[in-house]
Amino acid sequence: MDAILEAATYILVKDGWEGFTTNRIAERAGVNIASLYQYFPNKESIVVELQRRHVDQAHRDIPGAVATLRANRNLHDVLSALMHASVAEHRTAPALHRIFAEELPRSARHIDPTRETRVREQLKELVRPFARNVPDLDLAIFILRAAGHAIVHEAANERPEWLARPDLVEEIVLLLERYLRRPAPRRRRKDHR
Amino acid sequence: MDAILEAATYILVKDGWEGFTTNRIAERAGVNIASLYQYFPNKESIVVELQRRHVDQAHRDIPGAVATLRANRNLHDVLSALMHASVAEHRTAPALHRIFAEELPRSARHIDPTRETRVREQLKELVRPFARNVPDLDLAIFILRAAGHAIVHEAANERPEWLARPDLVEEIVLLLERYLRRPAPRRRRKDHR
Amino acid sequence: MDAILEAATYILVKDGWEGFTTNRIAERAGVNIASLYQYFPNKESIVVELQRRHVDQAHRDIPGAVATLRANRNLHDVLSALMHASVAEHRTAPALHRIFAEELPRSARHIDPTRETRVREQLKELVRPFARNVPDLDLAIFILRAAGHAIVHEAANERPEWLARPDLVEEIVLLLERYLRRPAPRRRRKDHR
Amino acid sequence: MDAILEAATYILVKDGWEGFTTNRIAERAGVNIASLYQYFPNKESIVVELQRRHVDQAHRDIPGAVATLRANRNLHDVLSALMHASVAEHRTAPALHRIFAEELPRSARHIDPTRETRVREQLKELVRPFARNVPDLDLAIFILRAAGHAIVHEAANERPEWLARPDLVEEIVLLLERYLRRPAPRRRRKDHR
DNA sequence: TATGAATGAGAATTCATTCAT
DNA sequence: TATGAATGAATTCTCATTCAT
Repeated sequence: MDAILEAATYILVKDGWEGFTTNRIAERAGVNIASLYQYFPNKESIVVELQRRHVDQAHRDIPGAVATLRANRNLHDVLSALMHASVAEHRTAPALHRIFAEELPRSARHIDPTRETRVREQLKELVRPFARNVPDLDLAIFILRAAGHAIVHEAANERPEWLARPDLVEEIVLLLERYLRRPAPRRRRKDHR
Repeated sequence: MDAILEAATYILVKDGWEGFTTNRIAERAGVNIASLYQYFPNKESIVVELQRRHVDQAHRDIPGAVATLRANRNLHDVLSALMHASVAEHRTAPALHRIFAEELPRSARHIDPTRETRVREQLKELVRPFARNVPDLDLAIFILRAAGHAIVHEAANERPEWLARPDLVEEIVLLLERYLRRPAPRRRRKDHR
Repeated sequence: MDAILEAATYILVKDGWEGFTTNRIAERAGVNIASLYQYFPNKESIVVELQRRHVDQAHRDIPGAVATLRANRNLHDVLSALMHASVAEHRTAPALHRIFAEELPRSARHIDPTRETRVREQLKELVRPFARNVPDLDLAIFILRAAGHAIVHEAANERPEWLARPDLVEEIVLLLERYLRRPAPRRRRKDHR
Repeated sequence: MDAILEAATYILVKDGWEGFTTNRIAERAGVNIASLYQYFPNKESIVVELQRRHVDQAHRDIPGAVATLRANRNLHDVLSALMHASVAEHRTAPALHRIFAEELPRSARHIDPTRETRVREQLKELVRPFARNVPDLDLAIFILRAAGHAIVHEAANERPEWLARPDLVEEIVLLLERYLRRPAPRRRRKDHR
């Protein structure tokens, strides 16, 4: 069973979704195709299990992070912790991560769809106390989340080596912090200050 | 030929890449499969043509925007114009856009890969004069681009109706503007300077 | 029409029977596929006509040769003339000749099947007066014909440059002449003579 | 697997290369087309295996023959042994033999191409001691081989019953023997010397 | 006479899945 | 539990040929 999942991972990373066939997985795993179907009812279930395990591992240290965050009274540290966790997540198994995020057809993605919503809620509560002059907090959280995630994700795909730069997180945090802590829009003389 | 492309679009949007087979396209278009192959040498060429047309249309008003930008001496307006163009692009044919951006396997994407680099260069030149206290402009542009694009893209996918909100662009611009125009870094105690 | 046959020849020589499709012939000839079918009822008829013309041309100088032969009272000259004619035939359009002789599936060969018999008959009459101690003239003619043809044919395919060697024909003639003019098998002391 | 090869043989002999399709082979063999592809990676491999088996069987008794030949100091017996082997080879599976020799397009032939050269070399060494007044031994061997082979081959195709005649081989041997053991060339008048 | 457009039939090959043992 | 063998249904693509204009 582990052999099968290992083989499946190998094939998925090497040949992408197109090359991901049950026969090849079985062959690579060194088991008969029929055995594969004794452990997994169908092809989909394999990829589901793969994703479940990947997410499990990638999010391993999130609970701890969240706990610390709740106690924290400092926006900079909150954002910094979040982005560090995101970077860590993307460094876990970058190739696999990319596959799950970009290569799989919609129909094969089985990452808990409510998770996104829950994350957003948590984020909102975490950040709310620090938001200053933010007219629509939901919109801001959406922006925060999209930007924060995309920057790390794109870096992981296009400039993997940047994930090791300490200033990457610093810059993202700066971006988000100044966004949440904006000055009051007194007059319309633009960015005056 | 237009019938074929139309059918291809329909299938791609409705069933995704997995359902995108030449037989179904021909069937939907009401032509014989052999006729399809008289107009397109293979399946790939259909998707290539689809992407070509989509990009042509989505980028229709970019040249004008760029022209205006070059004349502009105001960061807020530059960013605002860019983000408006991006929103417009995502409103062109959102379903198709999502397919091309997320659903197609790498092997089926035929959008000019040098484009990204060129865009980034242009962006850098556009923005350079306004950057203040930015230690690494390349990193900043990368962040700018990733964030700006992802926010609009995710909004298009998850909250399509938000694309019509005027404050969406305003918020993004605020995010980016404050990022580029940051205050001088305070002296750190340690460094003391 | 000539354009079609020319194109057909080109394709046949370049890509063999496998590549010989009506669509490609029409394309190469620069005419519409429907036009092709106005001159030829089907694919077979094209290849038939090609063979007819090829044979016509390759055998052009045979009648003359035969005439001379009939008057000739000399085996060496008879055989020599025949083999020279054969070599000439194989030099006419060697590539095409090979196609017709080896590449075409049986079903596509349309060279007069009675010809072989007629040739053999003629040969028999030509050679009969000179045969010495030949127990079965029919068998001998069969052997003569098969050997004579095969040597030239194989040379044309494997050692085309040999067709120009004057000693090629000389050797073949020697082979055949000594075969037809054999000593009486008096005792079994072999080739004694 | 044997069922498949048997069916393949049947189709090849009955319908020639044109009718040789994987679908028909599978149908005739009474197996699903996918099963066929479990045993053979592609169509070519079937025909390759067929040829391999045919050659294996047809050449079964050659090694023995060669051994005897090496010990032999007698041209008549050498040639006789060779031609008997050739006749035996052509009687193995005449229909299949003809297909492989004449019907298959060049692209589908997979008989060791160096074999011909090796055979010619062996032949040369075998025959050299007996050649008398042969000016160019390579040419003579070429002629020997082409003639010997063609006569048997043509007989197999056109007069299969002749393969059983004992005088067929006798005649061929006579042809070749007298060719190799020729009298010294008479002085030509011209050259006079 | 020429052609643009169409098509029925079929080719090779693949894949997820099943079943008897 | 493991496996050898099988298969229905597709998939991409090709070809000879036709027909309305």
